[in-house]
Amino acid sequence: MTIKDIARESGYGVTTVSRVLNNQPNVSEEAREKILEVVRRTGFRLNSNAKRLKQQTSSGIAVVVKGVNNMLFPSILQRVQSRLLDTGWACLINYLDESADEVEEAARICTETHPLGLLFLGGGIENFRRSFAAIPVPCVLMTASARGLGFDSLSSVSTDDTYAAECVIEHLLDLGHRRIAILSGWTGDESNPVGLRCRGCLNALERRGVPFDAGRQLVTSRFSLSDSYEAMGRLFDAMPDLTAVFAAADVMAIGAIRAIRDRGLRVPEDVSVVGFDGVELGAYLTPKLCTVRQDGEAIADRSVELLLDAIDRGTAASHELVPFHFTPGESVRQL
Amino acid sequence: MTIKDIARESGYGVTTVSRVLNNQPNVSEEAREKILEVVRRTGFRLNSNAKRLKQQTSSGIAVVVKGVNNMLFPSILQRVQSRLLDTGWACLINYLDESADEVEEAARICTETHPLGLLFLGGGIENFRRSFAAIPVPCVLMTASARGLGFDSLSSVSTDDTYAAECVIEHLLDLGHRRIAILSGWTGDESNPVGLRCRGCLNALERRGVPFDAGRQLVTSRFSLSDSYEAMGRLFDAMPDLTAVFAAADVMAIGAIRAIRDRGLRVPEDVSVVGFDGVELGAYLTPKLCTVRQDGEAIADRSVELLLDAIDRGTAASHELVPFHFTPGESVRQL
DNA sequence: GCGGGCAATGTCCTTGATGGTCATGGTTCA
DNA sequence: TGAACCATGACCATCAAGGACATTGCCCGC
Repeated sequence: MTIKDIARESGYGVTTVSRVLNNQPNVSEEAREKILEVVRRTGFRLNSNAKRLKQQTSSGIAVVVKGVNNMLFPSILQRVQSRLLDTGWACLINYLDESADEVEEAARICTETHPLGLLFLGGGIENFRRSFAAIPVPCVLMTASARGLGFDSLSSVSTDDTYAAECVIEHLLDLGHRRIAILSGWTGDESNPVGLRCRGCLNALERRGVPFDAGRQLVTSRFSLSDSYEAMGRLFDAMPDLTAVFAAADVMAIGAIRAIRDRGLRVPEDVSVVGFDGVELGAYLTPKLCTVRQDGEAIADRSVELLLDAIDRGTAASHELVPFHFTPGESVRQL
Repeated sequence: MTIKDIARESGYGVTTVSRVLNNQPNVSEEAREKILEVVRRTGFRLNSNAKRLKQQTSSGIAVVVKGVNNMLFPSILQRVQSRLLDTGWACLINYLDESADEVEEAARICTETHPLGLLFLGGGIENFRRSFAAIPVPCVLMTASARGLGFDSLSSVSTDDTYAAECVIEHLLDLGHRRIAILSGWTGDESNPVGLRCRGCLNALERRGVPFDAGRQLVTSRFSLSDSYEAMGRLFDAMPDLTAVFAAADVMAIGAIRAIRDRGLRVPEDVSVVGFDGVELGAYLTPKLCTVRQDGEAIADRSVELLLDAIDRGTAASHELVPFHFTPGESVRQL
């Protein structure tokens, strides 16, 4: 079933059929209707491969997601998808595990599909640098900043992680906490948002002159309930008298709260907990989670806009911050 | 940059380059290496549109996900993705909101990309019937049964929702509960897993001779925290003396628990709550959630296997159930 | 009545890769 | 020595669509 069959069936030439199917002018109403009737009757669709070959375009946008456990991601993905649907482009989502070596393979497949642009969600620049840098299309890093990293086709849209974390720590200090532990993702790379959050914490502590022993008070964990549960245990071992914990993600905060309770302690009476991300779930927990709400929708929207601008008009890469919202919650108390 | 450029650059003919890039025999090691060197140096990739046009193949598997809030989905998606990566096919995920009219548009785009097969996640048959039935490729419905619905290219892999719900209600009855409320998704369609869960509840109650007034004791809610919070409120209004709630999804159970607490009641002392899905999160909540654990990994694995079998070997559609696991938890108490 | 203008439509070529056919020159084996 | 085989390339058709350009026919004004 090709456009020729439709042409023969309707009694017109392929050009006219092509014009009708692409909503181009210079087709009589009569021809348009007759052709559309045949198309409807046969359920015909243009062959996308041929179409794209001829038009030298490609299959759409690819989204690379790293980390299944981040509870902020589903809503961001849905929003991205929704925005991209309006463009009529396909959206190739690659949903990879945080730890997976699948990135290479995903990059290979991604390359073969010739996407028009790439969106990265999860992790910092390392995804990009690792395998996708060779794909010469505009990219946007979501929820992480790529400022000053020297990739000129890479934009980013993120929360001001450093400043937000500073606010959190200031808040804890204002409430009288001094023995604060940090449950962070990996901190080595400050292009990683979690690294930045960690940086923000240290900044605030230093500014206020509160001593901090990274060896005891800082533990790294992956984005998972079980990992952060373990990590919280290690924090307790190293620092049994802590009064507050900053978790670099809500999912970590939830894991930490379970660990605190399993040691027979209460939140927030014995230990205060602050998360980061502001997932809807936090407000449904008991106690309601004190957290920093990232505006996932705004991040999704701006990322798609930046990407489309870069694709359509070759706009240069830029790095944007979207406002965050500190959400006080019952999981923190005054000392 | 086309295959011709590579041929010119490497000093061989187009045919040989094509053979090398497609791992075909009858190429000398010398030619292979020389050509691969040029390919690496230039970063050349075959034009996938031209290739697929010629070979009349398509772009991969499309996954249609309906419902962002189901906490079981991310891990299933990741697993599906991981399995499909092994095949080397792309995986086009369409992440749609539960309520969205985006389905039509997604179906249109999906049709244009000529997928080799379709996976559906979320909702029952209605997704499929609505827009995708016209796409003549093998399909698998995940986490919902399509048995006996008369679509012969549609397989399904799911939990025995009816039976699992019966077990839950039996459990509640055994503990002495009699005034049990049901917080369900929409119940009209018994091809919808949530409809089946509801059916199972009613079966068990009827079998044990416990009276049930659907008008008062059954409330429908969408898969969201806020909706189930509201719905739980309505249940209380209609039946203030309920002692147990069966929520048709963990996310609903969490919304319900918040509603219960906001009325000044305790879980499980005043109201017992059972969920469904068995998301990892449940075990980190306080109280730990009593639920039915669906084996998302098994569902993902079998679904992909069924789909690939159908694509590769034309295997007929089948409908499989994967074992579930009833997880007692602290959110239920003996009366 | 004739040429200009224009809308509707068709012809032919191009897109990048693949595969088949055939020819060539070289090597190996019986 | 001849047959079989291999590596290779030139050439062409093919895939399904789109675009440049040509053609047709009609209307209008002078």
